[in-house]
Amino acid sequence: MSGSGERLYRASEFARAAGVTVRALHHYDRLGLLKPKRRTASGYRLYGEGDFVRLQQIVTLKFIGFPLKQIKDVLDRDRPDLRTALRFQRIILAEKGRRLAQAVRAIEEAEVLLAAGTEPGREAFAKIIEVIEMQNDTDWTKKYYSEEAQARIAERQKTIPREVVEQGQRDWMALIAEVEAAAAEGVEPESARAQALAARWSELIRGFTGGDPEIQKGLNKMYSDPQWGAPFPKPYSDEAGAFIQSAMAASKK
Amino acid sequence: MSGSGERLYRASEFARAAGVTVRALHHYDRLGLLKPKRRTASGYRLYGEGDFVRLQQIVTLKFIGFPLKQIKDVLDRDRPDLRTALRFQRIILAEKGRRLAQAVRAIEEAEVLLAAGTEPGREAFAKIIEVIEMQNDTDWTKKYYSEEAQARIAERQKTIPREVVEQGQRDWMALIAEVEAAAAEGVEPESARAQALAARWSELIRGFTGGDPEIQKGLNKMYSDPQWGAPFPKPYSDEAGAFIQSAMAASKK
DNA sequence: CCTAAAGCCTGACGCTGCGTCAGGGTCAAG
DNA sequence: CTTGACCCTGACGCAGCGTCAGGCTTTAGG
Repeated sequence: MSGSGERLYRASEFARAAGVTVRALHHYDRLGLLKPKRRTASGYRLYGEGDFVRLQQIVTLKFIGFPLKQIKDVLDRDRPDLRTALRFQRIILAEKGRRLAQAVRAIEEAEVLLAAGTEPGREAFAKIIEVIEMQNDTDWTKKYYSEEAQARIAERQKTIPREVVEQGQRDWMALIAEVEAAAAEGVEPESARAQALAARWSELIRGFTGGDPEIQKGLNKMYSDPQWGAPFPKPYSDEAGAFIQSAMAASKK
Repeated sequence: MSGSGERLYRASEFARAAGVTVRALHHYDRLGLLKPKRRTASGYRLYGEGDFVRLQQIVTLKFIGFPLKQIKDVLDRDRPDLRTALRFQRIILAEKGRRLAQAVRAIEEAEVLLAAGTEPGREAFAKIIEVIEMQNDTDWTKKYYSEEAQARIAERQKTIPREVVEQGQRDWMALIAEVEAAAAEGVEPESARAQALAARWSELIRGFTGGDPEIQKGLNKMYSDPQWGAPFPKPYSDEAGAFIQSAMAASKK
């Protein structure tokens, strides 16, 4: 008997089988994202079946748009956090998609204009661009916040140290996860558990607004606007949103 | 009288007004994409109204996804080529959008699976990814080409020197532009002009397939499949496609 | 007029995910 | 023993700026 049993693949075989390049394998290796099972005495990389599975996962997550660093995290550390990560990613992609669609529409607009005026004169060109520019103008914040409040928000963002922001995001992620769970389980909005969640929720919001009432007002406007979702993507499901809203409403009564 | 008249802006003013950063201005300056109208004796950049217009154009084209290099070209050299460039860009963006939508659907699939099995066990995780993988599997070429033909195509692509490929693309762009024009003008497919275009068209196709009949067959299958557009984005409008098809049909009679 | 705070300048490195040489071992076949 | 065909490790390149660093200039205030 040979003792080992499992078949090993060399770099190029392995790469072809998985649909990536050898260079990519090197790259993943150096990043510690995917290290070959063995190496020959002369340094040749030898990959096994397990490596293949992992590479598939990497490719898949990459397809979904995860950066390699995060793929490494998800695969190595907090696999259970996959759920949150997925939702997060989906929302980001959806947002990208919206902008992309906008760009396409803008181009179409421009094409129509160009088709109308047969030749794109130097001035016509400028006008076309202006038109695109108008529709592009993403002035959504203006819809919700007064100029002042906007300035304050921007300023506030600058004064917050980066680490705090990141910690805050992690807090949000954690809380959202719990809220999602509660919503899914059908917890009563009046229950103590829901009330606790609502309290933490508004606590975090206060943390974000810094207690500025103007900003609070803007946020509330956004929340009550049925057009929700346009300004910035919400990192939680509709169900969770509805749940936390009714919970907070219940707390006011 | 002061003599000059036009108001000049300093870097930060100008940047804020246009919604870009000062660093971006530096960048554009070094690329020769946008040079300030004047400089003070001490080297400060001073931008004028004209610069503002140009910057708007740059920002707009960037929004549409043009790389800076191409923006420079379009703005400096072949503005009339804007039409072609726009269509090209729209198609690329649309393709991106499709892939993005695919990714989002994949994520949703995965989320459903995760919701079903409450906890993402280490094996469940793998399965989820597999599912995503399956739907991702973009095996469109297999739909149209036999294995052999695929191999030949791949091989052929390797044997073609880069410059030839680029020249070929330029040929295509030029021809497509003419076809678009002819289609828009309502040129008769039987006319000499249409026939000339059809001849050049099939000439280019032969150049691509290298005369390999198997590949030709695959192409034809693709052309006749109503699902057109899935394999790779076509860089011309439906009208142009219809036009060239009827022209080629007319030539066979 | 003097000074401190703001602004501006020019490098130059960093980030993402590899592509693409360059220079040099290794391995199986003839 | 000699080819090729593969493999390895650097190291630079690309796109579009972000982000210091180090050092002038301009400006508002006293």
